[in-house]
Amino acid sequence: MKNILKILRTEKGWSQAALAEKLDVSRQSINAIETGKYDPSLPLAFAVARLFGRPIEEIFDDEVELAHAAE
Amino acid sequence: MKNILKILRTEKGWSQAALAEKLDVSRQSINAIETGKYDPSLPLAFAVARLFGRPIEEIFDDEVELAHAAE
DNA sequence: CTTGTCAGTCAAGTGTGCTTTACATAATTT
DNA sequence: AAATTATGTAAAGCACACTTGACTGACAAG
Repeated sequence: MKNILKILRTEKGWSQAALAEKLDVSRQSINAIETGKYDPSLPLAFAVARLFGRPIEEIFDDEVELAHAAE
Repeated sequence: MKNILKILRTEKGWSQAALAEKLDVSRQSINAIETGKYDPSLPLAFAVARLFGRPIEEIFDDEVELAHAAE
């Protein structure tokens, strides 16, 4: 799942560590989410949305990857 | 996390099994989410929101339980 | 009374979200 | 050169999201 977390974070001038602290998770979790290693849990997605004042759907993008559908 | 999945589902006249099939998960997963045993993953929450045509925030409620804050 | 459907639950197993600790690299800064 | 800050990554472990299979009780319909 894609997301614009890195953009929102750097707009605020926050480091990954600073954002992690605000969200009460580890810095590695923020890094993993930004680099697409895994998706956040629903409660963490809510916390992110609340922090940035935007709906979840604006921050995370669930568009299905049409893997090899274009053949 | 609270949710109105059961309400939305029964409005449509669907059984848990029917909803599970539409969402491509097991019936037990739907039951566990409705009965509050655990929260769905973010991708599943997106699928639910898409299916019912509502934003995630309208279906799932992240309000913090103020456990013993009322003392 | 039997059959079927629905909702709830349990057990055991797999995969992943998140943790802590640790190391590496690059860009400052002193 | 040394120290600091930010990012990326890795391994080991715990908790939870989700699975299959099975069982129960409530309710309807034959």
